Amino acid sequence: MGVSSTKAEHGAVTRQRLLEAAEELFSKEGFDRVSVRDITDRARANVAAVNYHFGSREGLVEQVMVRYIDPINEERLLRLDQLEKKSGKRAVPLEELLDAFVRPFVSQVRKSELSERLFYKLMGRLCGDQAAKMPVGVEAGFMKMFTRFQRAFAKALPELSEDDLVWRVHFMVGAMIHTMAHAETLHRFTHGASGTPSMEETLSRFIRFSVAGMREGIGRNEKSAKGPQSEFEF
Amino acid sequence: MGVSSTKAEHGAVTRQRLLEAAEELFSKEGFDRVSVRDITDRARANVAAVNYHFGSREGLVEQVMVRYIDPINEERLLRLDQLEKKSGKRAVPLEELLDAFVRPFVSQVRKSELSERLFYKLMGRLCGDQAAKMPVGVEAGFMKMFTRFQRAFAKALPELSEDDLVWRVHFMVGAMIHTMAHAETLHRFTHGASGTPSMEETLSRFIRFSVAGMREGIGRNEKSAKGPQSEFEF
DNA sequence: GTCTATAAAGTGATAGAC
DNA sequence: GTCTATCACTTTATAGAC
Repeated sequence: MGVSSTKAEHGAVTRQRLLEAAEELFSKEGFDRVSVRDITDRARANVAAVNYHFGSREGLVEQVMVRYIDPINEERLLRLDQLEKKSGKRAVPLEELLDAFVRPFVSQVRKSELSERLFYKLMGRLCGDQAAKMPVGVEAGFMKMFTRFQRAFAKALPELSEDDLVWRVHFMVGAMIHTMAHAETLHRFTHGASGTPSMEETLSRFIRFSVAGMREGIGRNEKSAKGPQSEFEF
Repeated sequence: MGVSSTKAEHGAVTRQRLLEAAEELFSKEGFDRVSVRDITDRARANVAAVNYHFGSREGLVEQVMVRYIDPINEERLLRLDQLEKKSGKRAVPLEELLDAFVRPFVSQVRKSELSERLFYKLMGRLCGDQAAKMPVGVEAGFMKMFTRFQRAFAKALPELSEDDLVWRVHFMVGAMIHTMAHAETLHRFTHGASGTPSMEETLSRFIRFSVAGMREGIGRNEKSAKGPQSEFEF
């Protein structure tokens, strides 16, 4: 193996280019509206390349999922470990839990060749419309991560019943996914009023919103903070 | 036109059955994974029926969207009109605005032959992954409705800057869409801890969560309501 | 590892008989 | 309004040469 690349090395390059082309097209169009030919064309590879490197179209889709979701879920657990260690027997504050839950997306954006915008859109699609048909390994990892966070949330919000907590986490996750998947729709619908904030700003906004939502009714009477909600039945 | 149905009458029946078959398949599989043949098979109609009644596959998709989204947006505006009339010059309370924004989904569920579960899933798909490719008329209606609600939200939350408000509305919408589209995922991931609440209960939970999130930082210091969030930088 | 050629099935759409 | 037959394409996948 001299200066010129071997077949094996070139194969790895092709594989990589296929993954990147797939990510870009999937994030723009969705997983279903992209054909194998669309991908191989963009990757400047042969039509047969996807089947050679990933077995099938589905194999490629699974690789795209595994590539980011698994590391993200691992980083989430790692961050949770550190927070729990730091807090000792006390509950980890909700703000910190949410930060550990969301920040790994920001960490992983750098691993990708995609622009920030497309990467988050892809993540939104992965967690959103694809939730049902994930590879079994990924779904299991998701489940494990989710169970541990659920326990940490329960500890941080001991006043909540189990079903209240579960629903509030669900709302929070929805806000997160929608924010990633549709940030540009927001821009269009509001004629630019959302500005072009850094991810750090958006993260901070999201966490403040979610903390308030999840803590609703706990501690003191925030509900009477504002105005006339007199005869309304909730 | 005697006892037996005319061709025109039967045509309307077929058209209706096609719509219902399409709705069911779209809500279960998503808009892209369903073929014209899937739809005509389920509707027990001929392959050519979709093209005859709707011009094309795309025409059918647009009809499915228009059928519910337009009435929902109109009911939203109607409810907003009534609330503003009732409140006079004062701002409509945030709780009531959110109720007007979300309840029309519940009103329209009865118009459909779908189960509640599938109907909300379809609505989630419509508002979520399809936001980009709506018929122009529907998108325009959406825009108009959205602009008016945005103004009402701004009046109810005068303390917020425009970009803060826009982002908080975005989070709220995400929570709403996710709740509709993925209620069953919630059930699976939490081993049933979400229970099987009525839509009314879920609505109430959602509104309490969103009101708290949107009012965060307004009025009084809810932020110090609970526990140690000492050295955390937000 | 890459390529061409080709298979086998599926896609949306339409002309024309009834 | 419905139906059959068929068109023109596209889809994923693979065998076999290089």
